[in-house]
Amino acid sequence: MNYYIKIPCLSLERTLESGQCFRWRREESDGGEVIYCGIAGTRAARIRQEPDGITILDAEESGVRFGERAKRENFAARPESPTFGGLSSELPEAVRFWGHYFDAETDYEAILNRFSEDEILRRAVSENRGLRILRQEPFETLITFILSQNNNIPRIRGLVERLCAAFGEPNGSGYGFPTAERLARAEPSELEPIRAGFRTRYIMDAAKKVAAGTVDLSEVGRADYETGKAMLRGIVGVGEKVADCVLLFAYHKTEAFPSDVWIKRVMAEYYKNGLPECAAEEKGIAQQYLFEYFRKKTK
DNA sequence: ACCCAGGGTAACT
DNA sequence: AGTTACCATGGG
Repeated sequence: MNYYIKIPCLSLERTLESGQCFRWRREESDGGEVIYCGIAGTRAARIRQEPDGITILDAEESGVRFGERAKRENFAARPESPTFGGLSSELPEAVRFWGHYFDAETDYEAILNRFSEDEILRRAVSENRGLRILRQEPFETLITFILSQNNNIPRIRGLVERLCAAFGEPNGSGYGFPTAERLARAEPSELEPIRAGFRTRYIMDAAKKVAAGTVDLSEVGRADYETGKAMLRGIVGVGEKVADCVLLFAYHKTEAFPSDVWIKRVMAEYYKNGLPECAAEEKGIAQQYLFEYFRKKTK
């Protein structure tokens, strides 16, 4: 079953290749059609870009019940008619999952119009329209951003794939992201081939604390920004920046403002007195637009 | 060979 | 409270 989901202002390319996720790959058919294939958490998908949204191709429908009416009328692959109507339980589970993943509920037009009051942000927005902040699985986000430290994106992708192949469940052509419980039981001999270097003891501390309940990731989601940040920072290897990435890319806490070398440069050069007022309410989203703008510009 | 990567920790001033 | 060496590895 194919499901069209209406999500205005979403570019798969700009979102899935923006360095907030590491498990999507671009595939082109012989006809030149572009499809993004990947796994979020334990759920695999092939997704096609549509003019005002996306189509989930051959969606997984494992054990999910939903009405025949909804199947026929609302979410067939007919880009012209159906819309994403929030997270109503009437919707097929696959639509709810992916709608939530791509944050279909958030009105990006309104946010980006506000950003455009600022000159630098206006340029960042105009060159990256369609970039959205995802709502990723917390444990996956935590581990992948621990792995991201002092590392480049291509290599992070390799580390994550090896980790999933070693400890995740097979799913379609790939592997789901491992559970904290499984990773917590990993032996040194199993971890060695991942080649994560000094990050190995960090992901193990994270897996053990999550598995033991010392760090409760659903509690982090319910907590406010500062409290959630303090919880995450109780993990060895989770500092200011990694915590902010998890709070933003998993929990969509837009107060989070991950500050890497690029953002530090941008702030020092253009925003010595801080971000403009028009970005105050959505700092994290502004951050991602600035990150992409300057990362691409010098590449 | 060299530089650096979506950094954090520990050990310093 | 603010610096700095060191950490493992491999992509460019």
